[in-house]
Amino acid sequence: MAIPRAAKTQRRTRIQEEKEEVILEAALDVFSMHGFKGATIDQIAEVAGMSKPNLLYYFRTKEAMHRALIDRVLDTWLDPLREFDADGNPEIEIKSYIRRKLEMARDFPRESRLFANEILRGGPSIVEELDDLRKLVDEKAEVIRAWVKAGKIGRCDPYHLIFSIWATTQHYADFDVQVKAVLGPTRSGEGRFEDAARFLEQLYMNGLQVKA
Amino acid sequence: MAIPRAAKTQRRTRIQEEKEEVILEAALDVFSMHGFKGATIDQIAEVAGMSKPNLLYYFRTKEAMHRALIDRVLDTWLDPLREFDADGNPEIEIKSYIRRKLEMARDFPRESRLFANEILRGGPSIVEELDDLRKLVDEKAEVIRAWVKAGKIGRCDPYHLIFSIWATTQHYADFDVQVKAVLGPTRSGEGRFEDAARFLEQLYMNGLQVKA
DNA sequence: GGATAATTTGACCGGTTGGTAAACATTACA
DNA sequence: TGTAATGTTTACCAACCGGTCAAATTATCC
Repeated sequence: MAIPRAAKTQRRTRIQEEKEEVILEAALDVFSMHGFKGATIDQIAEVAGMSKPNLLYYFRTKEAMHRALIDRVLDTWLDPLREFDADGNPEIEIKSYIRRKLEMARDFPRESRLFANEILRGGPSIVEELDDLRKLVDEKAEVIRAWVKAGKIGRCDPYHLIFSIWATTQHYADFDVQVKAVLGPTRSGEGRFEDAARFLEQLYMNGLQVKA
Repeated sequence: MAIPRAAKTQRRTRIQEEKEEVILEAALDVFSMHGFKGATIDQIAEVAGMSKPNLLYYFRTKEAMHRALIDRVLDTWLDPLREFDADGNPEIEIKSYIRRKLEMARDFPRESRLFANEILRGGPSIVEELDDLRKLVDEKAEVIRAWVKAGKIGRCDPYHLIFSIWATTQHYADFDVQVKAVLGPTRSGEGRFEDAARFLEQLYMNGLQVKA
């Protein structure tokens, strides 16, 4: 009979569930390291421990694999921002946003690099997602603006505040090689994330003149 | 006679001078957008307005082209940090460092992305340069530490301070697509760099409790 | 202007890469 | 247990890509 490609089946098999997981895990490894063009299906297949045609049975194209990854990752990636609470205490909210973003940089550096690679390329495959992102940021920027108006934090551009938090935290994932090279072997342990957290908290708490 | 490859000749012709410039300019365009693997010699040749074999007459390999670019760019890229003056006023030094880095992000975004791409890959072709970078940063970190000790700025980790300045400024070059998408068409003019400068200056001046 | 060196081009090559075809093996399920 | 659907493998292909070659063209200098 005609081969019902995994992607087309309505119900997903146990095997499909498992294998797709393994593949995406491997793909994340390879894509985040080498970028979309730099990654090869053979590489991903090898990391996933299966043959190339077998892999292509689950994801018909390299593009499809990448797409699936981006979709999955983008969702969890924005969770910290979603948790940003309008009714919360500005000091606590900003502090914990920084902390969560730093934890993600530490625990999910591949996801961060996958994004970075995509944005660097000009984000051809995430234009629609960028629109969602914009809406979310707009919403949170309004929250920050309200805090400013209420005198809870110093005057500042909420958008650039958010950009700066993204930049400083993701830096430890995306530029890990550079960070490690500069800090040297002795200071490159996992402790660097705590040092970073301490520094950033101080910077933002004083910088925004947060009145707790 | 045996062809004296451009790279091997002792004296460089006028044409060599010109063409190599054109090629590197084109290569910067393509490499910064697509990364090393994503870039193709044909692409670069087309942008440079010459045939592929002609281009390869000046740079024998893709690698050589990339190397030449990295070498050239890295040098100018670190200039702002080199200007960091130990005897200067901390407030002015940090402010102008931020300003210079932001100007570079605005005026040389391709150079920034070339780097970002390289670091993301794990920086295979800049390991030695990273060592120079480390020495330079060590030196400047010492300057900052002295300022802290003299009570001129608040207590802070000088390395993470430098990282954060790199991150926040280069963000506007490397993540340009995202920044523009979030700010929307109306606020994405060149004015965004001034807004960023204003925000960052405030953040760092207050955040570091600089006593001018 | 002519000899010589420098530059440019079209044709080509071998390796890689994304993806396919079809036979074969395994699993799910009646 | 039989059979249809699902999963896996081997062999393969066409396009692309980095790079070469030798011949043709142009610039340089006496």
